[in-house]
Amino acid sequence: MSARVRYAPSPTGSPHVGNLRTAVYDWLLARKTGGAFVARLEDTDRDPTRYKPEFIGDIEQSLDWLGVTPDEWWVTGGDYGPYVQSERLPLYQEAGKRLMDMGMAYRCFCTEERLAAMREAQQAAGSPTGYDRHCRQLSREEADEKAARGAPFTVRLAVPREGATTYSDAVYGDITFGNRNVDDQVLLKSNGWPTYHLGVVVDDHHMGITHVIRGEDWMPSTPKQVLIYDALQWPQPAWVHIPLTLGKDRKKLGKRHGSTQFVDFIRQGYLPDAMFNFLVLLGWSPGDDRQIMSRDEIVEAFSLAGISRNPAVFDYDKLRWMNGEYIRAADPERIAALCLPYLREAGLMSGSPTDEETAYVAAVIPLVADRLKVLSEVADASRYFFEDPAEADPKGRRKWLSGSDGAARLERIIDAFAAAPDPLTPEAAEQIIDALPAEGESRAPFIHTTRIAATGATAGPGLFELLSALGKARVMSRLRRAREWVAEA
RNA sequence: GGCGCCAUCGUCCAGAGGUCAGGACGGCGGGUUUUCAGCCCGUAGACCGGAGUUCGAUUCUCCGUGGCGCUACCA
Repeated sequence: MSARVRYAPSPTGSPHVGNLRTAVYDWLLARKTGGAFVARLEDTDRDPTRYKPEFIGDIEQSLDWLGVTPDEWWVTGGDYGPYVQSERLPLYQEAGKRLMDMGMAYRCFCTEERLAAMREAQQAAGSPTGYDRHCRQLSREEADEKAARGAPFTVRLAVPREGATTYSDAVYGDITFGNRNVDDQVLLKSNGWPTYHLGVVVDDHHMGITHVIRGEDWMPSTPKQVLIYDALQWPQPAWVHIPLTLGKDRKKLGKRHGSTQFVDFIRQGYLPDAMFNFLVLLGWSPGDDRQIMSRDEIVEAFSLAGISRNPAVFDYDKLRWMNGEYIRAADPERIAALCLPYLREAGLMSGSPTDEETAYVAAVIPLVADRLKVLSEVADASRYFFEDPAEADPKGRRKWLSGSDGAARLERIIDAFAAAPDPLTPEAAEQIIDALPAEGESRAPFIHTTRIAATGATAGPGLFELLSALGKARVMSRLRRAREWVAEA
């Protein structure tokens, strides 16, 4: 059976990693079943403190970047459009009217003040909060009359006072809520716009959605929607609630958890496939021990049955590890291209590089790429290729550049490299170093001394490749300058 | 407070009525390399508690406890 699934973001902020994980599951189910992945913008909350249309771009970019571009959405359209709720208003009005006609909804004329006072009293009394159904008493005639006089109203769902509502969840099994605990939810706001509860049902129905995949935080509101589906005699979709993504403090992931906005991860230099792989495994497993999986393998193995019920802590360390794995497995040229913006941003490379600069960068990046966990680290990892180091690592300097030993070693290195061929190949560099130690002596001290003199660092790529990439001229000037480090040691 | 969900190493995930409870990240130790990263090897580390069912429960049931979520004219 081919599924139609949807991702329904609200432009109230930049989407975070937890949001995108649901998009990943949506996309997977669509691909797995040969169905369609649709995205719909739920923009019915126009409160200026929350409505932030500028984030729509982030939503689009995140989906595209992750490689889960919807088959139908507001960007490219589709057969079930429009894919923006603010352009579908009549549909909700119509549904609201039908619900009222059959007695499943009613107008509520309560003021915000009354509602606030009611809530306050309930909280003070320690009793359950929720609408007290004050306006449900009104006859249709009374309500019509009030409305005709221009009294503002909302439309609320008339939840049965007795009984229970049960729905079947693909992940959590049968879930039952006593109707007495279900609030008479507002369906249409006083401005005539729908709330989420009405909008989502109406659109999912009209868009032929077969599976509602969303965070577990939506479970308590599901009975309201089930009631609407049943009242309208629309077939329910399959309910698929997935466990929440948590921060280190085990609380629902949100703004307070540092970098959780998806676009932040894009900026930091994660690879789309690594992110996809990581997100999938956060709450789903193929049933065996595989960790690194290609998209095809994941689609092949994916099933709703593999979704966990446990909330998952977002583990940055594991993400970083996985990203490193993907970097090392990737085509070096692709990695190099992806690294360029970071070098530019760090001012290590000009916007319009010369051929010489381009070649240099192409030689340098492969040397450091394997050591990266995220691409943005490339700037720090390769800085000394572009700028003469201002100082040397203190420990390394003490160990390899101090005293008469260090000074003598450095001089011998300088003399040896002065005679080096230009261009300096890795092989030539190695021969030069190998010729330095006396019989029975290790070449290690010469290697370490050369490294810190040439780079100021004690760690980095293989020395011979490094020297070759640096080029003879840079190597010589740095080795000579390192005499200062000896003097100060 | 009410309602709902969840409960296996620090974290993510596997697991079966009887297993030495497994893998990955991270930690620790060692090996390899000129350093770092990587790679290899090893190691520590978990079934929330109490009843019940059963010959046998970490696994099934109930209760407790704990955690999380929801409780808006936000989604």
